[in-house]
Amino acid sequence: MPATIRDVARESGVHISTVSRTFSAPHLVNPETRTRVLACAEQLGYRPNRAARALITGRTYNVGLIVADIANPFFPPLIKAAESQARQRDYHIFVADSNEDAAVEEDLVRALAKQVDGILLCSPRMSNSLIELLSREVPLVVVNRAIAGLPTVVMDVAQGARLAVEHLAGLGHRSIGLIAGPRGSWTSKEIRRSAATATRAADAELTVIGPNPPNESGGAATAEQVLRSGVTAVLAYNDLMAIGLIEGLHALRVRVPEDISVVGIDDIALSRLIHPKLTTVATPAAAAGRAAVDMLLAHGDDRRTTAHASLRTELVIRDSTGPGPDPHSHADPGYAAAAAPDAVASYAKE
Amino acid sequence: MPATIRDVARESGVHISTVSRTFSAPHLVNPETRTRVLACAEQLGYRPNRAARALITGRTYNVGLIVADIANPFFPPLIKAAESQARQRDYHIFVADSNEDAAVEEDLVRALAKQVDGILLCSPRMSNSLIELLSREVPLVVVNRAIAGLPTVVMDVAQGARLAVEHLAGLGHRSIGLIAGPRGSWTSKEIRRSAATATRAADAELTVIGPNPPNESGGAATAEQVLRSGVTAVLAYNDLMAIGLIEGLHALRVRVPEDISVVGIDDIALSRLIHPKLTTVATPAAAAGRAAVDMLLAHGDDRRTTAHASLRTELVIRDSTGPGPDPHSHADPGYAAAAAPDAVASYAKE
DNA sequence: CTCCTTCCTGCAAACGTTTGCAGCAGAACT
DNA sequence: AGTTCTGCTGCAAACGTTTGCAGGAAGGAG
Repeated sequence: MPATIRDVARESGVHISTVSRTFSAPHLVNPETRTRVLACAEQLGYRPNRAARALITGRTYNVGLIVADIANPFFPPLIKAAESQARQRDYHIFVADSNEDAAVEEDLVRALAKQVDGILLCSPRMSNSLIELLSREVPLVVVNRAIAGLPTVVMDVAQGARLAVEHLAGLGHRSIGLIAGPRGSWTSKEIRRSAATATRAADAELTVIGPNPPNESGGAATAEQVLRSGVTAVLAYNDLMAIGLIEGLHALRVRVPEDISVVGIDDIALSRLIHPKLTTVATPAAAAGRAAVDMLLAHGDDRRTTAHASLRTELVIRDSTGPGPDPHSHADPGYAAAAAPDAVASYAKE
Repeated sequence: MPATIRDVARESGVHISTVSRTFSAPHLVNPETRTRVLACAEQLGYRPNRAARALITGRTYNVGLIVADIANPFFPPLIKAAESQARQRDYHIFVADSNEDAAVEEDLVRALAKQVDGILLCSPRMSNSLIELLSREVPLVVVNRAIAGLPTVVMDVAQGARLAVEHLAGLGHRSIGLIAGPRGSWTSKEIRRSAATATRAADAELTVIGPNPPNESGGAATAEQVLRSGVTAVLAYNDLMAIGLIEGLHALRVRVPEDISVVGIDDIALSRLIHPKLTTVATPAAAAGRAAVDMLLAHGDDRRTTAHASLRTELVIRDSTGPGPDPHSHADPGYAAAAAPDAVASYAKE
């Protein structure tokens, strides 16, 4: 029923190969012929059959995008940006959701492998070795994890975590809690590592709680533990958990930031809307989505190009952090002044 | 490089057609042969090339999903559910975002048409006639709009709006505002229609404000207008706008719900997290996603099956609605009692 | 006038499947 | 013993493109 290349060829009186070239290699066909063919194609509503094209060229013009959880507000901006970037280049994006499950993730890669030109693996929960194995079956770009041999896009979350800890230490906090993320998460490890060094450097103590599911209830579930641990400030793996924690603390009659300060990571839209407005490390999700698509589509032919992008993160200071408990406070007045809503301390790497 | 059907055939000593049948029509091949072929396939890591299959069968095992805005928290649960439902049947989902733009939407449908077995059109901004036109090129299931000749999934938002208005009227509000959604939205019209009747029935007055962009800033932008209009309660097109409005009112030193009551629609996760917790009409987004996929994949062969699903909505009463301003209040004590957090009034259609 | 280029177009083989048709063996029936 | 039937398998044509190769026309150089 739909017009094929043969219909166009017949209509415009040329061979199908000429029609084909009109679309895939226009410079090889006489301008006159070209316009005639294009006119016929337009009139017949012809669109090249991508399956047929994929069959012979091996390029599908499709990209897979696997995320841990679509419903996690961190991902939609990333997906949106990736989709838009891909569409500009006439690519389409398969979106799939692993439900935070490494096994599902692996299945998804395998299922998608044959019908895409590459896969964007966002916040993977798999092991590095498995990712490397899979990358031999299909081009992979990994987002939110650093792996040596593969193209990767990461947020410089270590720097963000350091800024957050310094901010808290500057406010006089000496006992800081870290709500860890899910087990397989590179980002979680990275935050932990960086927070540990930063805490030590600030002469403070770090208590790690977790791993936890990276959502609101995962955060809420740690409230009691946080309280018992005696920390006066907390850095959470992401905003959702930070918000859950605030809710949980609230239910225990603990005030934020008066009794405990809370910092999140991601700066999802939500963090500006809750009360108190969340102090958080902003991660450029949309930029990451674009960068990942660019990276995947860049090395057109040359395999094994391993680019690495590290995206700047910023500390956005809002209302969920306040002075520490120390009677003769160490709080740096400069910091306290900077704690006005939406003040920004930023850092750029490379 | 990847194993083809020929490799499997050679390895297992049968003809390629037998291998093909092992996968697409197992009952036609001898159990013994079948297991042998499957073993070889497994060992070689063979996966049928979907492009080749699509080329000859015409079925791609792909589905398109077009939403107005991925970043709108209403959609992710819908996308997630649809993706999961589709994957169970070995389908993959292309996700695309129209940016609330009817023209982009049309382009997307056309671009996707040839490489999917059908498209889920969620909250379309196009005209009905254009949708009907496009449905002749590719099977369409429309979500959040009622169109006679096409399979559709709608939320019974009219009922939800009625419940919301009745709730407000019961609290003594006599002048109610409606923050309308975007221009092309069927849902917005539906809400308006239903709210108008319900308001009239309750002897109250309805002031419509809009159309507006269906996001937080769209809601915030109406704050002054709401204030000037003198209404004491507002029903917003969706939660995002309701939340934006609350923010906007807050900035104008207007308290919610003491001065003005606000009701949203959708019950996104966020609405439980802001302060005051939002009274809202819950719409079953995930169920809609599943239903739409089922509907698309159901009529395997028979074209022109036009199923219609109308999904139940519920009024979730939380903290953003309170008694109206009337000195000798008409507030029904029964209603006031029902206004405890998370009390639910529900309604089922068919 | 011949030869060599350059530019364009046609030819036909591929890409990896599916599927109608035909063939063959063995079983079952007459 | 002959016939029909059933269950399985092979054969080959198709699906709609792309692309290396060859050939023809036109034009310039010798």
